[in-house]
Amino acid sequence: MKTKQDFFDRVYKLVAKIPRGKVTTYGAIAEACGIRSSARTVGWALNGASESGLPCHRVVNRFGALTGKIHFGDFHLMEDMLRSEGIEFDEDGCVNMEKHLWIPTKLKAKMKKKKTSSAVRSAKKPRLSRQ
DNA sequence: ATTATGACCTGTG
DNA sequence: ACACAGGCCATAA
Repeated sequence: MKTKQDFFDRVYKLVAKIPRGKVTTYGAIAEACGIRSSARTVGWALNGASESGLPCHRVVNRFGALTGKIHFGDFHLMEDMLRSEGIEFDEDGCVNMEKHLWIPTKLKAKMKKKKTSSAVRSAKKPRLSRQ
């Protein structure tokens, strides 16, 4: 059956499959669940999952920024957890996506078709992390 | 039932 | 290359 709960469940399962020392993005999860446009809902799902023992700290936004750290109680908690797993941070405080970004296998096969101009969006990253 | 907000992303000017 | 606006789905008031 296709319900909201089903979507949440998929998100949880995907997040649970994120390898230690790796991170993924909301968009990747959303698209892996079949809807790339509802990346926001993924965040909502994680909001309820932050206390469910899921590695939600391994989920970051497209730029590697820890946008969800504010939901961890302490801002440095999420960062500490990631660092404990061997994840390196950029000078901007963002996760080193090139090294630690992990994409679900299903999505990998999908995105083989398209090639996004990540160069353009990468240029945007400094602007976001500019606080 | 409608409006507003959110741990976001993509596309166009 | 940067800035603005739209969209999409679920929850809260």
